[in-house]
Amino acid sequence: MSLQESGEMYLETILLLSKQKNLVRAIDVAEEMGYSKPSVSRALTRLREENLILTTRDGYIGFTEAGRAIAEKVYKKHQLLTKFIMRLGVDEQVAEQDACRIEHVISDETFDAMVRHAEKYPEKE
Amino acid sequence: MSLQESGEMYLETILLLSKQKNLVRAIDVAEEMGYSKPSVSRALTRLREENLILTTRDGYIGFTEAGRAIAEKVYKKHQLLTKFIMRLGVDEQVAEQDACRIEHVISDETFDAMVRHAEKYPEKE
DNA sequence: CATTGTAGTTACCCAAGGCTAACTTGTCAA
DNA sequence: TTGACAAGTTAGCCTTGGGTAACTACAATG
Repeated sequence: MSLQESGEMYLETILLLSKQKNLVRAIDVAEEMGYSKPSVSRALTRLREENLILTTRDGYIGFTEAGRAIAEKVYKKHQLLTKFIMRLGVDEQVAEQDACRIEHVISDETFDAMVRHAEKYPEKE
Repeated sequence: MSLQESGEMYLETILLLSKQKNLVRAIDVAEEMGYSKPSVSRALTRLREENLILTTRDGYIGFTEAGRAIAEKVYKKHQLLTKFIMRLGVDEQVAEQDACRIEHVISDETFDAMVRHAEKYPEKE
């Protein structure tokens, strides 16, 4: 069973929050994503069942190795896509939004090709 | 109620088939997309309710103006995205697949920026 | 020690969008 | 004229992924 877009978004959000807060709970995820607690609770249960996250008895969320790998890959896609789109002359906010949707559907091949392109034509600062 | 990815795919497929066959029926759509007849039937009902397509008594599918506009926009996105991705060095088949997913989530702003980019740096043939 | 607030879960609802089974309808050929 | 196939629809199932209401559990405060 391959991970859905929704699952990727949860993992990415957890990673994002863990960069800011160190300890991440379900409620933080709910606030960040604007979802209800039960929705987040169920989503986390699914991620736990797929061995992508762990939760401690006192409610803190951690990644498994597989989960962290996915979260970091999606996060990288997000960052590169945002930069890539902005370099086309698109406003940062719109670029972010598009990146956030494209990151879940782009293939590794295309993403890698974008990475190579970015290396070949580095940003003039 | 804004159109979902699924609805866009149906419209795009109908447009594609109408370029090949002149007269398009539900069964053609089902075969092209690999979906069952009932799934297609219901999807077409929804598109009819949203005034995006028309169907004649004898089962032929036609666009309304609004439906045609959407179909053509998605189709254009598909074509440009495919070329764009191929120019990054990606294989045609993979580029097609990615284009087909990205076309439904990319904003008009980013798409327009890609169009401008393509005009500025035309293909060396 | 009781109350209040916070976090999480359980139970249930809903829409979207696939599916199969089974029905209707119409055409065509034996 | 009947039988068979082809196209479409109806009914009902499943999963995903949102939602609310209401419960539990725990901690902190008056």
